[in-house]
Amino acid sequence: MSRWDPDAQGRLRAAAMELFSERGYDDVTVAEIAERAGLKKRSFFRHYTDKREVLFTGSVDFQRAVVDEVRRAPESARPVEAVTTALAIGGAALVKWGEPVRQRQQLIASSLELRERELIKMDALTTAVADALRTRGVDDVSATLTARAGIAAFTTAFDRWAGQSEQEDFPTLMDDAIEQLRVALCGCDTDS
Amino acid sequence: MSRWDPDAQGRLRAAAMELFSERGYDDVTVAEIAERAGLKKRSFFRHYTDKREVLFTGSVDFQRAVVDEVRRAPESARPVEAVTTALAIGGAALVKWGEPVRQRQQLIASSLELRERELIKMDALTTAVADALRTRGVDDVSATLTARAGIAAFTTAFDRWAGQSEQEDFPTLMDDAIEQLRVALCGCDTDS
DNA sequence: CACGTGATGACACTCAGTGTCGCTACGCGT
DNA sequence: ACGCGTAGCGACACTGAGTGTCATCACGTG
Repeated sequence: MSRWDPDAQGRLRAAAMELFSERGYDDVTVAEIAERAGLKKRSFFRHYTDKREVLFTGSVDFQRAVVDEVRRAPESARPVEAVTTALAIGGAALVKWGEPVRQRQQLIASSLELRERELIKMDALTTAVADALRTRGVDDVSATLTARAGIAAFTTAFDRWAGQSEQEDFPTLMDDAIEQLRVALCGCDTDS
Repeated sequence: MSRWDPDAQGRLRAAAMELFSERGYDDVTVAEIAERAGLKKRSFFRHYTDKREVLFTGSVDFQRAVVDEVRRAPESARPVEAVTTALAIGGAALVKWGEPVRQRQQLIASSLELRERELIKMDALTTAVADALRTRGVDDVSATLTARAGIAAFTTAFDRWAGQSEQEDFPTLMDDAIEQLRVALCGCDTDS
């Protein structure tokens, strides 16, 4: 196609995953990642704003998909239902990638720096979901709290999925989490 | 007392708050903070592991206080009540410091780096609270979810407090948040 | 008075991240 | 076929965070 090998971003991402898995996140330099991808350190930063970001390429699409799903929810749906199903759908799509996603999650768990980045991505997602709820007419505080509750259930479900080898259905894990959250908060599992 | 001026940590913290407020977090170097505190850059890192940490000195004590309060809760208390009151008490103590805490919160909100650090501190608090619940015999997933719900309410209440000038009672804000969370999740405000 | 100790300074170093300039195939128009 | 703009990259120099190591020097203790 062009005079350079194609898909520099993808090569950098693959090289980073390999090296991080081999020697751990902290013991790998950006120069090494770039070299394995056939590039120089300076070019790494032309494709990714920093060293952590190479592991979070999909986060923008994921957030957009979830937010779209919240908007797509029928007007009759209660806010918490809209958020829950949106996250269940998004999570199910994520989980389809299988083992690589588990590896990535394990890698993130091994590094404080990466966990910080993961947390701020989830925070951005929370804010975006809350905004989508406000668009649906939900009041400010309620939107924030519903989004936070949904993300809490999502994270719990996702951690459970990543932590076990058996392929369990993600929406089921998500429903379990929401139900347990209802029981813990209200002492009842009454739904609409 | 000693041959050096006392309370180097406190001087560094004060210097950092001053400089960050004057010019913003990103435009201040560690060397400048150290210099204003009458020290050198190398000594800054003997008191704080990194540049962000200088703004999070109290987080260890805060976490310990909240966890202690969860343990102190009567056996009759439901997990969510134990967590809620523990966070309400801890938050009320925080809020007593008044304007400096608001300034610090505003500073954190202005920097992605600082927000990342704040989020991982809250995550550590969440984990610690969940562990305290497990000690009380709460099962694994339920402990995690209850802790996450409590922290969600706490953060919402704290943000509301920090965002307005009128001194509103923190436990009241916390109760409001929990109630709205119950309504959003269960569609009812039924309590035990 | 000698001796250990603890907080600091001095120095050199690694690595993440940025600014800037120059290079060179590629596409495009004439 | 020729000139031209441009996108992607290398080279180079630089700042700033964070670390390892050694020297220093007042203090307390015996």
